[in-house]
Amino acid sequence: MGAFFKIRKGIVAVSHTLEDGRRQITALRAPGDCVGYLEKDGVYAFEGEALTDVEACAFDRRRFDDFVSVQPDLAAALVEALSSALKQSGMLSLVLGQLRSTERVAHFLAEISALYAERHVSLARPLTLHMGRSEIADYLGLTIETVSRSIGKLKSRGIIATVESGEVVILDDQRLREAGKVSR
Amino acid sequence: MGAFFKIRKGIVAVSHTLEDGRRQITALRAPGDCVGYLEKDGVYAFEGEALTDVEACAFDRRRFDDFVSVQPDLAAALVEALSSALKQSGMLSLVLGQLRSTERVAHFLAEISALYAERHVSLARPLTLHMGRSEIADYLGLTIETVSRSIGKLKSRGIIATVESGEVVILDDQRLREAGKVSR
DNA sequence: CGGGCGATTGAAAGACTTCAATGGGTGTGG
DNA sequence: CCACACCCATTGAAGTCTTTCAATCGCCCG
Repeated sequence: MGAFFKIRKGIVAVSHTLEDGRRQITALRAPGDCVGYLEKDGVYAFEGEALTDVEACAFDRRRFDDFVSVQPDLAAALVEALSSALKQSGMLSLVLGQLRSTERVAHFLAEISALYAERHVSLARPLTLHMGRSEIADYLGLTIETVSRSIGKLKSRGIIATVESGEVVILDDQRLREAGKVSR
Repeated sequence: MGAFFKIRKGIVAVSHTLEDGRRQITALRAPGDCVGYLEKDGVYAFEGEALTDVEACAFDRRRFDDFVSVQPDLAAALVEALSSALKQSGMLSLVLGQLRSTERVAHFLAEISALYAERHVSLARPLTLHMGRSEIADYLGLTIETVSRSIGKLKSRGIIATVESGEVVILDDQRLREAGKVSR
């Protein structure tokens, strides 16, 4: 309570669950990102789930805030991190509100591929998602069946392939990003 | 360019549009909020549209950042504003990803009612939305027809009513929030 | 080899969208 | 002052997409 974490290794899914059990993963956090920063009266606004083994630094919220106030650089970094998270969150809204199922899955694969490459989670292909169909579904606002069928469509279009271990191989990054409506 | 705005009066819709014309409104901003803060290389990450007449203060981005670095209080306020926006954005993802059409519309009405009351936009009822069906649709990831039908359902359930001018009367706030899955 | 879990696939149902037509309100011009 | 055009919202019907329900497959583990 009153603590937040900076991830050093691993992937964390930030989510929110309704009383009836429906869950939305609102963000994926990778090494360098912070989780648990948004709270109110000691109650976290969202839940966090480790998708892989995670190594993180824990900070005491109060002390950190005090420290920030005398460290302008740190404050700037915090603003930068929050701005970036806000941009990503807006993009997720765009995906959830406007894209069709296969577009969402394509977007997701392109996004996670870029994220992992950027944060050195695993530069190897095939790409290990670290998420089951259930997590992907909860992230994209779809059911596991629809996610499965969308992956099938991308495979049949020759854009991706899967290996027996469940990992994904991106065969055509260009077309994957097009299919996922990824701007640039 | 390089400027951002703090809203003094009016409502602004922050949005993002795909090449094929699909648009998602990712946030609604009211007096006290800032818009145009998220940019990259002088290019704004999102678009802004005034839903009403708007009065705002413009800040030069560079000078503001410099000023922030010597004003810890201002930095803290900025962090607070961004945190709040991030929470709201996560909630929108939840709405878009998990709620059905009528739930989304109910959520929207409850949210906008609370927002306007809180920011003194208009304390009067009936509630003036300041948004046409088209904007509501783009905010909720629905079509104008579905929005219209959902409003009809809420009316037939006796939760809301509309007056000829198009304004909305919330007859049962309790049930509206339940229908919109609004936590508290 | 049997059980269990996650992923895939099929078929039917449901929700939302699309296309089309109608109605109400406003503003302009005759 | 009324007719008409226009815009927005509503309503109906058909179509598309996604979900739901069910069954199957493959893999790992005991």
